[in-house]
Amino acid sequence: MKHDVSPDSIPPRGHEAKRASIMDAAGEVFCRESFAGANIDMIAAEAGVSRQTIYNHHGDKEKLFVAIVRDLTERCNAGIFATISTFPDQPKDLEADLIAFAVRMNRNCICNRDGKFLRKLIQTEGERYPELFAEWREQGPGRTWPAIAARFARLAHAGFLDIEDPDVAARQFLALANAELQTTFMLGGTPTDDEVLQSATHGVRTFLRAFGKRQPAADAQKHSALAGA
Amino acid sequence: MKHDVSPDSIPPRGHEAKRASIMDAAGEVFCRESFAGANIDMIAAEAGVSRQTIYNHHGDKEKLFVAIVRDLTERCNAGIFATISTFPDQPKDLEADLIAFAVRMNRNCICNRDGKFLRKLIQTEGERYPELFAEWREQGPGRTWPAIAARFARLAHAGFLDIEDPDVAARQFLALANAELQTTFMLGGTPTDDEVLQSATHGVRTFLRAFGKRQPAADAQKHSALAGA
DNA sequence: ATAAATTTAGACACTCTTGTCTAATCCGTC
DNA sequence: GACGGATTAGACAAGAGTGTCTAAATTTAT
Repeated sequence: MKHDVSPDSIPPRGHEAKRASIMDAAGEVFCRESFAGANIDMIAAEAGVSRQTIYNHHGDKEKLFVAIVRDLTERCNAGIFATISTFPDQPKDLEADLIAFAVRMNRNCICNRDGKFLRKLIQTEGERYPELFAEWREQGPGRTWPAIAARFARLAHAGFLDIEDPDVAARQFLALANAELQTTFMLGGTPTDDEVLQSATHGVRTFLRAFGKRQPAADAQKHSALAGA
Repeated sequence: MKHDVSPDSIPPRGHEAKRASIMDAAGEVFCRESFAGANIDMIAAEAGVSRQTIYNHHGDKEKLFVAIVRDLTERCNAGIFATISTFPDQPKDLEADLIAFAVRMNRNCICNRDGKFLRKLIQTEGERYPELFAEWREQGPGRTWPAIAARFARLAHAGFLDIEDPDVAARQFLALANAELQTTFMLGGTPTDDEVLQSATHGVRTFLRAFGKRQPAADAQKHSALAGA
């Protein structure tokens, strides 16, 4: 606290490294074993840290769990909004651009470590922590769905799509993009890049059959006969 | 074993009642608390049975769990095949008939007690019992998806739909029908009848915009302007 | 009624886990 | 090289859960 630029309350650097390592390990273990099945020694071992250090940092098992979920929610939301910002507002090739967007969404937000962990924790412990997951619901789906819907509304307004209800279309877009990954998600697996691309391609083609303009600008008819594997 | 019609190995009637009551309670508790979080006393209390009786019937906690999952898998599969048999092969009103089918599928197989429990157990414990859930995968999705796809293929062949890949179309059909229920499912909730109907209606409309014949028989154009809430 | 089977409550040993405590040790800074 | 905060290993008490056992009570069929 002497002539250090950083004011106070900043412990040494190793401290933060431990904290991060605990968060990593705890996410992994809670996700794999569920809250009740996880034990602190397992987390400590996986984090390469002593049990006492975990108690020093987080107080008790439940507080640790809540911290993990908050952390994952924040990181996932950030990823989703970052990905939404890459939405093709002025598509060159509508089908290709939407497929690429769907793939980005899947790879960076839904199939990655954080997305997988958060999804599993919500599914497994959601009913036990109603207010924690109500928070997630507001911050997550409550903000991301409208943001995606707004992008589709803009695309429709610009004449690229024929959409009545952008909220419904947004939900259907992602449902279609993930249609072939459901079983893998159920069992906690991670789909391969190829599976993600397949599902997104089929999903976007169907989406455009439903919502694409019949004669949009110039090159919208060319896809109609592609049915390759 | 004297002049009883049923040969042997059939214990008194109360026995089966206890067994059913244990299965019910165990499903409920395992689903609510996860395998590690459930305890035998809880199940015994909820079943109105003594702890020892559970051990008499099932041996130990893990065997009980496996029995529950097998039982749920069987019952859910039966329900799904029963519902598939109501698929509209000769639709009078294609949109209405497909919506009704989607609603039946949801209410009788996905949102009901067994469907909800099985889904949660698979999500929560799937990774811990690979061979048990591999079994589910073969018996469940492995047999139901092709069955649904076959029905769509038939519908397409009869000229009602314009489908290239029936397997993809079948998956997309259910993905669309459930598109608006995902968040509720995530948190373990049960959607209301109205939510199910809404989601199915929007989903089927989009499905038909993508795969409906442009001029099928007589009355396919009439739906295009319906955008009710 | 009576005999066989089943269920029950309770006690029990055993194991595992949580959360605390202590004394030793590490590590970066002065 | 000494200081101070953080970390560590290990012991520890308290509590909870599993699976077993026993003797009594209850049910079911004869």
